[in-house]
Amino acid sequence: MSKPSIPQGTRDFTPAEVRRRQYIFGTLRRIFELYGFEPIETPAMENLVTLTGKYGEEGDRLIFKVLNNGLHAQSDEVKGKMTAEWQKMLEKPYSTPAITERALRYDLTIPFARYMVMHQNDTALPFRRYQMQPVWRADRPQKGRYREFWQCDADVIGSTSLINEAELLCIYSEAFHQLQVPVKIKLNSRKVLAGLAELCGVPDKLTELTIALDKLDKIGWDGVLNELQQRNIPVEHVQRISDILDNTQTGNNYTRLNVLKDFFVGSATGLEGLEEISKTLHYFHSLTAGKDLKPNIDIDITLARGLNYYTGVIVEVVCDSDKVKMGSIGGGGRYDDLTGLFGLKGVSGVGVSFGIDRIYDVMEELGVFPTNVVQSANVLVANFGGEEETYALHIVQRLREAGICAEVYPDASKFDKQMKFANKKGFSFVVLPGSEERKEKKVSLKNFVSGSQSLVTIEEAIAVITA
RNA sequence: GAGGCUGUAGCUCAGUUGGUUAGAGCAUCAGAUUGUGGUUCUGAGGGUCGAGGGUUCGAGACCCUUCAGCCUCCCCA
Repeated sequence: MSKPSIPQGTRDFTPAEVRRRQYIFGTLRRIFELYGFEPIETPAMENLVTLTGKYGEEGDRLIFKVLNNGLHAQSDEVKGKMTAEWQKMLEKPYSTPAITERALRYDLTIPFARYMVMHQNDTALPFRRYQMQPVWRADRPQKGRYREFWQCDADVIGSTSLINEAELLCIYSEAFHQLQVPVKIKLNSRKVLAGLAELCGVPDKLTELTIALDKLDKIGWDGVLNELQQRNIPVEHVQRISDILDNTQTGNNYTRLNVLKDFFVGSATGLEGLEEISKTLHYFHSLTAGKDLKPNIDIDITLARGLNYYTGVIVEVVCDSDKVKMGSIGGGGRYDDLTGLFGLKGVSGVGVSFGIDRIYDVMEELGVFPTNVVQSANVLVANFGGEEETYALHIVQRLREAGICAEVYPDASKFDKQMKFANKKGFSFVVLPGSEERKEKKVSLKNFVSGSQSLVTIEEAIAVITA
């Protein structure tokens, strides 16, 4: 028999892993709720047309498509058409509802936009929603990259106020503070990037410029210039960016903003972007005044963000620790007209996403999971068979009524086997309801950490266990 | 889509310029120990050496093909 396996880039989770993941989910959920966000869920599958064209060319390629059912049951006439369509799919990137009508969710933002359009009449705006569900991408898996992974998104839709941006920054700060992950939150605006493109005389090359610029810390300035040349962007104007960067490496966010404003006098769009960043920071500091958060927020005009529906402030979170090498663990931004893609115009939204699988990996490497999150049943009731078995069932029920996590060993196996099981599973206590104990209506309670044992009533046992 | 590395027991891995019956640790099961776990000791089970082909008297090892996994680039959470 061949060994079983799971698809590339997917994972099983053991009980200990699920508990640690739930610790992250729980932390985020509490914060989202505290900030007034409400949960929604959407299907794992969307209609393919809902997703295509929303994530750029590369994104389209990475959408997991679902093959239609019943392809064999079509009439000959339909089959002839499908064969032609299939031939096209073999030749170039192409998809058709005749063969793949549905696809797995690629992120949580586009499905949310679709949700908003469909539920616009029964949703009060501004609407704050959070969503924690898996997404799928047909990417090549590698470190920190999976084909199935979970996102936790919080979005505010139906308000253009920058208070929303500031609150989302608060949520980031609060969440990573509670999870004990040191982070740097990079802040930028699509309008600043557009301004840069204007100043460099290539307003139509915004995407190419930003993608190259985004790699600055990886490939250096020379690498960026190289990249730009390959994309047919005249390098001489771009030198301007280098000057700006040189003058904004130091100082706090406010002094840097002032320097940037001087550089951007020629670009109304750029100045608008800087003003947004400035106001966002202002609101953020009002919201966090006196709080014990140490958010490391950094204006970074090289931050690009891949998703091309962003229009305003954009943000990205990276782990700020020498111990951990990991890409971004969260990101987000404002999208002025996302629902417009589905026919609902004039509704602006802003959102952030937590990449919880990467956050998990980072927390594992940092060793910041609380030890008590890995907790299973607390008490094992041994099984001596016969009359004692009935007594054991009575005992385990009494323990559960007292709110104690307890399980009874289901077979009257050899005693040492039951003890080894208890040891391996890490119970705190083992209750021994043997014949001697039953006669006295008592149990032997063994503390499995210390090894000590005493003969007590059930009430006494409950008191000791819950102490 | 491009490149690199690795596939040997359930897991982590040894395996000499190609040489007789492929090993270890961990894990599992049994016993030492039938109402007392962790430690220890003894024993057992477990392998088409990823798959297919080739070279050779002889291949786990060398060559080709293929599949899978990991990593890097691209891109992203």
